[in-house]
Amino acid sequence: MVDAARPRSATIEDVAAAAGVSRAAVSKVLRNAYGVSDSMRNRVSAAMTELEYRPRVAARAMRGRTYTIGIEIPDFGNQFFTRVLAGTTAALSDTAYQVVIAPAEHGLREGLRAIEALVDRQVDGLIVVSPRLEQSALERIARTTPLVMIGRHSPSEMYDTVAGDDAHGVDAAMSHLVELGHRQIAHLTLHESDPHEDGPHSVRLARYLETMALHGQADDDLVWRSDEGQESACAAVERALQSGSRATALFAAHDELALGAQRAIAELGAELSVVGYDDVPIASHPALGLTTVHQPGDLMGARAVHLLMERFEGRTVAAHEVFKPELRVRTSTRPPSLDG
Amino acid sequence: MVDAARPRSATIEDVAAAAGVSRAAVSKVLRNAYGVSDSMRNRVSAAMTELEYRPRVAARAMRGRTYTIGIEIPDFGNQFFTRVLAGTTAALSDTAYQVVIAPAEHGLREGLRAIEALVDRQVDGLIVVSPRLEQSALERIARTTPLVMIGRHSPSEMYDTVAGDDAHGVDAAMSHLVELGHRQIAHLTLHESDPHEDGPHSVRLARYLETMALHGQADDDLVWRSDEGQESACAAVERALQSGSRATALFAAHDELALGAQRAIAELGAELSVVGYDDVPIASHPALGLTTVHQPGDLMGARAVHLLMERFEGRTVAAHEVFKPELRVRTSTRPPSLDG
DNA sequence: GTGAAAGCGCTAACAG
DNA sequence: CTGTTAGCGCTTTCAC
Repeated sequence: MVDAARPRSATIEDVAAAAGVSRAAVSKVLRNAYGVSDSMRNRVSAAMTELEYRPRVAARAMRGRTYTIGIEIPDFGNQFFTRVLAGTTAALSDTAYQVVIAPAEHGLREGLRAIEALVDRQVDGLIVVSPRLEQSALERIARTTPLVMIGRHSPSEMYDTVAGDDAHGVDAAMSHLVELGHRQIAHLTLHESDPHEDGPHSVRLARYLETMALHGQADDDLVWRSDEGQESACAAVERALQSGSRATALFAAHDELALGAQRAIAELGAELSVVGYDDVPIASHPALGLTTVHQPGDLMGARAVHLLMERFEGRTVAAHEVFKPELRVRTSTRPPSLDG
Repeated sequence: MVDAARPRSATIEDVAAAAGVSRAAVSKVLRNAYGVSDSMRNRVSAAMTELEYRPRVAARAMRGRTYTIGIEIPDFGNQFFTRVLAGTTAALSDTAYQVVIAPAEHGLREGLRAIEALVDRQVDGLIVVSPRLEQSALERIARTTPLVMIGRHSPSEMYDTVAGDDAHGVDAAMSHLVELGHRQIAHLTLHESDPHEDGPHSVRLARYLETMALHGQADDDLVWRSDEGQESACAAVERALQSGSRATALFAAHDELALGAQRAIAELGAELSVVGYDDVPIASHPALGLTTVHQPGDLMGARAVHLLMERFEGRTVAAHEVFKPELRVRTSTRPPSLDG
């Protein structure tokens, strides 16, 4: 066999010929459309299995649906996102829809690029996870493709949102630490977080600052900044600890950062209670025992799917769902040591 | 604004009209094709930005390329897979190609479904990670779409493979344990692993059995079985430990299982050295300190991309690449305790 | 160097 | 109940 040209697979035309009917007829049985006799349906179905026929999504896309939901994910290292993903695929598993993921590692530009790649491929609906994309860009996209944004707080008229109640989550985390006796509580967040914005980390930071102010402990030294990822978080916490921070506890903006903080603490043999956010699966590992705020990522992902379905059904007014988080107390939080 | 119909975005026709040229001309500047004057290129480019024109992938797909690489991932909870993914996206980041991921949680059937979904969407090339799909099914698919399989050992004439040298990796892990003084070494693997098959876990199991036979210690009691995921691994190890296993060390078929084993060990306060496989990022966390066999997932993903590119360029003979793994010794392995 | 025109596989009126 | 037909947006010969 010399230079086997890749064979083209069967088209609707081939099926029609094999079954001795018209293309339209085949298309109809394909779509379960009205007006096909049983005998015809059977002949056509037989021909389809016989020829291993699979409709070309691209050709369908030229007329209507692609039966594809696109989801943009910024970081597969963060298992909260993958839990959201699991929720969406589970919600879609018995439907005609297929999930397709566009990775968007490395920041904002990639996030937008991923979304546009999905739009170019004519997904029927879009689930967006990167929280810091410009609202105007999202709204432009939402004009052509139904979109649900996960995690961002300020609602838009143009798209749906699914978010956690971050103020509530922060309160739970902070009260827990305060009840244990901590007063000097640091907060580890991303460089970009800004209490005036509406992304989840910004909202958490804002609420943290309010709480500390209430206790008369607001202090810039207690806000530690890091890039995304455990390594950077570890380095940031090492720096803070080595420069003699008086913090006895740390509230991290999410578990990935908390895990990085735990690395630094273990390496330095320091005493510091840590609370995370999200409750990623590894957090419950007994060797880690990370106290954290549980977010039901799977439910949030599933809800996003249903919101999309409602849009397909014709809903035009924007929906905004909020999920309550829940503190999970483990071994990483203890009362402050007395020798402080 | 009542019931705003979603606006359709600009087509090549619109751009042509705006620039005062023909559709063919626009298509040519789009593809950098031969035979366009500078003045025309400029006019057209201007019109494209002006109208925010984006070519529809579906329409392109009807004639040629989609500039899309599809990758099937069975389990986002396993960070080895996501590292492979990172390698592919990085390798593709400066090209015209876009990665698109189809999730395939829950076993074989889903794996095939995901792949076919990708084929239906006319990806130009396919990277497959689920190791247990039937070879015949893969070869059927490879006849129409270039495919590279990651992790499976037995080569195929029809598609390319990228795998780790698992025999070598197992040898490194086992020698390490033996040198520490362990003799009763258990192996934790999936229920489906079968020493006569060619998936990575099967190959690891086979090599483990050979090694144990060499040391005169082959024993069915030392092969522990589990489903995918930390929870199931934890339960399996608990069961084995509670039924009084005499093992002093455990070699797990991959890190996810090893992490689950560590859970059981911590919960039971048992003494058991554990070695994993893959070296997922969390393995190096000091609280876990998991000794494991490092596989360069990112390099493997990148290599897969390049193999695909070579296929696009016309290569027809199958390639099979092997990557050397490397033991990383951490704190989860110690000499057996003397009171055994 | 540029444009006209055919056609990729499918859907959706519409006519029979 | 079934078939004919007109595109969807793009690429690609092939004339001009």
